[in-house]
Amino acid sequence: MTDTLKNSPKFRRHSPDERKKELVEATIKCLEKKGSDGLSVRSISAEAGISVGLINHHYPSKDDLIADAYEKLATDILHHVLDQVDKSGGNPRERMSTFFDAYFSSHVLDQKILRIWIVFWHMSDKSDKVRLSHDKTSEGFRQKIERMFRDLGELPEVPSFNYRLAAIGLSGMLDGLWLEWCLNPTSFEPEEGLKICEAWVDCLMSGSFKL
Amino acid sequence: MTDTLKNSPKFRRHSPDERKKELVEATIKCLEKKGSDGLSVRSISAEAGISVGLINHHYPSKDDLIADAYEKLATDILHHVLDQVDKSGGNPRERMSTFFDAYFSSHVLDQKILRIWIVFWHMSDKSDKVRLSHDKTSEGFRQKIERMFRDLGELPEVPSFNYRLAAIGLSGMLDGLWLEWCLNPTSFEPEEGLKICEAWVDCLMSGSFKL
DNA sequence: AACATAACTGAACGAGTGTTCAACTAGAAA
DNA sequence: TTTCTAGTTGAACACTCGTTCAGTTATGTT
Repeated sequence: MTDTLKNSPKFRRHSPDERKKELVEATIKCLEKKGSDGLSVRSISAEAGISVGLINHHYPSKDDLIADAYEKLATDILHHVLDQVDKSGGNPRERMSTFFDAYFSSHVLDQKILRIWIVFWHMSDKSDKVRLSHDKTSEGFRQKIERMFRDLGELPEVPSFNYRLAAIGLSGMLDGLWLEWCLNPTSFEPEEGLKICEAWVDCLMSGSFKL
Repeated sequence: MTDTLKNSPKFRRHSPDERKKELVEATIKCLEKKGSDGLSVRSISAEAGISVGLINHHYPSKDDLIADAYEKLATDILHHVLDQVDKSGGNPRERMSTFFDAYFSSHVLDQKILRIWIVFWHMSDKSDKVRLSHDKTSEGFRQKIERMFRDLGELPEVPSFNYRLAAIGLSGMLDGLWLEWCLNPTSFEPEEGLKICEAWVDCLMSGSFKL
């Protein structure tokens, strides 16, 4: 009896770093399930298998936890796409296609992610930490695209163009297509979005896109 | 004394249609001010100058009121842009530029509107009424763009192209640029976004955009 | 084995939420 | 003028929310 009690402790202690990581993961799980409606300290703690009070033990406020969750998810998705490009061989044009394939895959084109992003957009309106994190991530995204465009433009057969504007336009179009597809997946097929992007890049390379 | 009381009624009675209109306007005002955080029945009723209970007298639930507010705001903005195109003269290409000017004006490119839209996107995840309203509005927007592209493509000097895909691409880019600018207005100038769109249309007209 | 300490618990708190409904009353109809 | 109806009120209700904190306990150190 005494032994039984001794062998089944009521909880396990983790280091703050471990716990924070678990809490961030639980937060993302809750967001995936129900968006902002399911995002209470009670549902997060239930998901993580800990008590409500522990959240405020590791985070000054719930918002700080969400900010951490955003940071992780945003960089995860960004790196997932960019890694596929980095590890793919081929010439700059082929690498651009790899990039599109990664972006228009179900890993990014996912209504669950929009549900999460809506919460983050709302947060970035009132949390400096989240806004800073967003600015950093989206800037990194655009600079990667600009880098790919520059690689393209430096090919001997391709005339140079305004890489910055091209990157702004493409990242805008990708974001917009992603958003519209998530809001209404019947409005167009992912392959159609991909086709539009490919055509645009071809157009830029032909020199007829006067930026 | 009796007269004074008689001459200052405690409230004025309005027709349901009038009240609903006032409530919708109060809802939009609240959303502009603080986004979803300021959107309680109490703040809406205070803004409209009526009691809390009246909202549920005219609407089955708060969500139905918000759905009405979305319907109004979405169609208002859509028509504001399209009206400027409709009443503008000029050839199809010039009308497209008018369209861009209207879209990249401060009337649409406004962080207050994003704050409102975030609430609506969140709602369309759980309210069929809002989702239907969104689908209708965004479909109308895209069809208007498709119409403009068709007008362009039917010009004698312009080769025809896939109008549907072009409309999907352009509306995606417009939405994406709008979103990114609202999230971080320092990332690019509205004029730059406009320039990108203009260049794209020119590209389509030149026939080098292979859709 | 006893101690120290920091992770951890969960009841309690106060503020805020949407909705309900009995009572009130403005204003048209009789 | 009186009656009637339906627009209007606001207190009350039954939640959910994030945060607090006194008390508990697992675990490494002495």
